[in-house]
Amino acid sequence: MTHLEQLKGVFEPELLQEMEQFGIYQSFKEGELVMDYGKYIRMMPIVLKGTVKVHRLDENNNEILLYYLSSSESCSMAYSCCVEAKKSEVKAVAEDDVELIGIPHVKLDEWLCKYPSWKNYVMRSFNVRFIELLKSIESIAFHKLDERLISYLKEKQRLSGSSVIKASHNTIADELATSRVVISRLLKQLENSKKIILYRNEIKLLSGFETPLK
Amino acid sequence: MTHLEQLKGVFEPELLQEMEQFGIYQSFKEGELVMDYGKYIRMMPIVLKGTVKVHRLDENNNEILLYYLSSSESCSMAYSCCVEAKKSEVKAVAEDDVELIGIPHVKLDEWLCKYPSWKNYVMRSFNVRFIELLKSIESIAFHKLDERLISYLKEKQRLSGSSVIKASHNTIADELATSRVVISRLLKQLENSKKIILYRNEIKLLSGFETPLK
DNA sequence: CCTGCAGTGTAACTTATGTAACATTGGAAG
DNA sequence: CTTCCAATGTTACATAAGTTACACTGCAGG
Repeated sequence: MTHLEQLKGVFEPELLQEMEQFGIYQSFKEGELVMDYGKYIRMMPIVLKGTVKVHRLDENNNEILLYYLSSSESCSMAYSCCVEAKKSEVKAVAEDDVELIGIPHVKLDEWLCKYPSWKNYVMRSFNVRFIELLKSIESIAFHKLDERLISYLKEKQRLSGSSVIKASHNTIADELATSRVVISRLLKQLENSKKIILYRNEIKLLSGFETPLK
Repeated sequence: MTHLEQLKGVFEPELLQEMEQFGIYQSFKEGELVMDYGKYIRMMPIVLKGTVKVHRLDENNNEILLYYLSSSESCSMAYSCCVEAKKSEVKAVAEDDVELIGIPHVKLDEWLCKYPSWKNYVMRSFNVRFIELLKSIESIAFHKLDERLISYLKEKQRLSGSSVIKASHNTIADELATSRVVISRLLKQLENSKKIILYRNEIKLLSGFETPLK
């Protein structure tokens, strides 16, 4: 039960034991592909360590960031997919070194009736994912790029726990579905107004950029 | 079992009977509010007749269309919400005269284990909703307004089964989260290129606008 | 028949964002 | 130390979309 430490508070001991027994451990190095667009989904992942970045591609291979999965979170989209053995509608990449446990779809259903904590976990996951997607839609539809960029940086800060964001302008542009020049421009504006300092592959968030208490 | 005709193929007879027994029938006239933003969700609706329009509001009360629910579809977001008695993140309005049956949340869980057809239905709903939301994100993020407008009109055509769309420019603008002037401009362009004819509160789609086979 | 108003047409302008092109720089690889 | 390339800075321009303002037109209600 070494790997499942952080799930102890979430699930009852018998369920944890079954997870240990039937779950499939996987680790990914930073940048590795966790799930590719169009691949069949056979299990539902629960992230144990690290952060997974989930995005959506369009027909021209543009991609846009949907959300991040961090410790003890799971992608419930995978659940609803693998019940019907669907192909993935999204792409998932390891943001840093990631460990996860995959629950085979046979167990998904079995546990649903057997363990209330599992059912609650799954439903809560669904809910969280829906809300993330809604927030994403809201952000794209109602907010200008500069606001979206700021939210993006704050989210990175929250996830990494550091005020120094490691990312190239190009990466950021991809994740916000725009072009590099635009991001460079906006970042430079933020730097001019003393909100950030730009380095190569790094962005330092200054005070006035603290994460709101939320 | 008069109202549940269209669900006959979907669920087993015993489940239908329970639905008849425990479900709560509701009807709404065109334009009536089915679910408001911020209200508590106590049951999961299954649409029996008509179409329900689901949108999201932002802090300034701008709204954007998310998707439509038509016959025998249900809003699985409601499901994941009412398990935890959450407040609604969306607003739902009857697009025309609507009948629906609300399943109380106690039964939701009970049936999940009892009836495989129910579990499958619920999971498929989750999946369909996710994909709708993803399509929505894709549309907003990657497509220009003119393309989005065309998709919007086609979707209206598909749902109503008629090539005459009844809607004011203002309504369309709201649903696409833009302004009336912009929509009038784009519609006029479409009219000039012989794709549509504009009337007051009506838009007639001409040939060349036929719904693609999918 | 008037009146008012929602719905629509349209022009003129601002702004955000996309795009192309090119210069500069810092660091990794040899 | 060179060489090379990804990353960044910057300008100039094109275009989509938002904004304001105002005119016009049917239709509903008195």
